[in-house]
Order: sequence, then C-alpha cells, then structure tokens
Amino acid sequence: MKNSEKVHDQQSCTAALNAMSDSFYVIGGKWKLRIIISLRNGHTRFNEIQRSIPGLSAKVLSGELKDLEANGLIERKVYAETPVVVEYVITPYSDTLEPVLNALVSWGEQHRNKIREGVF
Amino acid sequence: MKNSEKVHDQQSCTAALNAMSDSFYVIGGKWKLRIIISLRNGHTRFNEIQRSIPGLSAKVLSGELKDLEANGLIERKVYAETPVVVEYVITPYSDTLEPVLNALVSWGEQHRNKIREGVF
DNA sequence: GTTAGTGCTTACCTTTGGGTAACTGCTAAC
DNA sequence: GTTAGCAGTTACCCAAAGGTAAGCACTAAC
Repeated sequence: MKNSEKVHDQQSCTAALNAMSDSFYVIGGKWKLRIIISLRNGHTRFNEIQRSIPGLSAKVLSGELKDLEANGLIERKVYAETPVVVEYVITPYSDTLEPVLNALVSWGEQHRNKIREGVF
Repeated sequence: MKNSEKVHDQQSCTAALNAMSDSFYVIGGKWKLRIIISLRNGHTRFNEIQRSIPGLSAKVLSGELKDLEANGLIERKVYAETPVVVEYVITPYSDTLEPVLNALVSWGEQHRNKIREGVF
C-alpha cells in the first residue's frame, strides 16, 4: 500500500481507525506491555511475573494472561508433573510488536522532554 | 559489560516503560486519536467535531480537548467577535505522532488478518 | 501438624469513566 | 416570542475496571 500522498477517502480512513483500535485493544491498558516485557526479561511463572510487576494483582494478571494468549502473543505451557508447573512464554509472533514498542517509547521520551522543558 | 544487541539494565528498562506509559497517557483511550484525526480532516468547531465522531458526548469531548491542548497537540483559538467563535486546530507538533500512528495502524491491520485467518 | 509456596478463582467493595439530560448566556432566524 | 445554534458546564446515574481478601487443592519443608 503506497502512501506517497495522503489518501483520505472514507473507507481507508475508517479501516485505519479500526486497525488502531485493534492495536489498543490488544496491547493497551495498564499492564499488557509490562507483562510482555516481564516475560522477555526471562520470567515464566505466574507468581514470578506478579512479583516482578509491583501493583499487579493476581486477579488482573490472570485475566491479562488469558487475553495475551488469545491474541497469540504468549503461550501457556502446563507440565503435569507431581506438582503441576505452569509456564508462560512469549511467542515469536510477539516480536512483530517491536516497531510499535519502539515508536511508543521514542515518542514518549521526546514528549517527556518537551513537557519537562515547559514548552507547553 | 555492554550488550551490543539488547541493553537490559534496570535503568534503561524502567525509562522505556515510563516513556511508553506517557505515550499511552497522552494518546490512549477511546477518543483522543479519533479527535486528532477529525481535526486533520478539517473540522475545527466544537459541535462540528462532535458530530463527526458518533457516540462522543460533549462532556467527554470537552475533557479530551483540554488534555490534548495541555500536551501541545492542538490549539484552542478564541475569536472574541460578536458571537464568540472557538476554533480547535492541530499543531505542527502533532505531526510527530506520525510514526506512532503508522506503527499502530499497520500492526493492527496485520493482526486483524491473523485473527480473521483463525491462526489462534 | 502447622506454615509456606504455587496457580489460580471467587466474592465483595470501591473507584472511575462515561452516558444523559438539563441549563447557561449569547445570537440569529422565523 | 419561540425556536435553534454555538460552546460548553453541571448534576446525576450506571456499568465496567480494578483492588482486597479469602479460599482451594496440592506439595514440601520444619
């Protein structure tokens, strides 16, 4: 899809808006990206993840993990050993989020500087 | 002790997380990006903007416009003519959001396709 | 046998976000 | 003079999000 000039017809605009909403739905909210990053940092177990994110309750973590799994960003592995072990791991698919994360991080950084400088 | 691939020390990681939170705070939520896009499409007046975004109430629009103005993304111009006219316009600064918007839109699009294909 | 840990779920309560509708002060049109 | 539009603000209410705490089934340590 070429974007050499700005295409502004109704269809493409609505589609773009919906796509944006989808992104926000999947990775938005207080915790989703923090959880993904916790997993990237090597945490795999439920309580381990929870401890790595201050303020995150078990209830919320439980729900967020289900959402992330449903969207293919993480995988839940159950090892039916004597004490059942559950592991959460990021999938290769979650790497596709890189550009989004980078964009968010760099814009946030420069914006924070702008605000700190008292530009507004 | 440098890791040329990925730097994962505590400081840089926390900073990145905060930057991300800032981004979400500024452009997150149901309406902010939709409002920006409405302004980009040439709408300037309060009621005009509201009518262009179905489901958006005056109360919420009022609040969102204040937030966006506080973050320098839009400007509120008051013309003290006989009937007072108020105009909202996007600032050049809001163009810096381009990379973020593009990243969100393209990831959302490809993800929607993945889901529609029933990959998960 | 009591304590602690794991991986959650459930019930309960509070906070908030957002919707609805009314109302302001002003002007212009019918 | 009644209606309609502009640019909001305010009060009221509801539903959803999220925090707290307890509980469950199991195991391992003290």
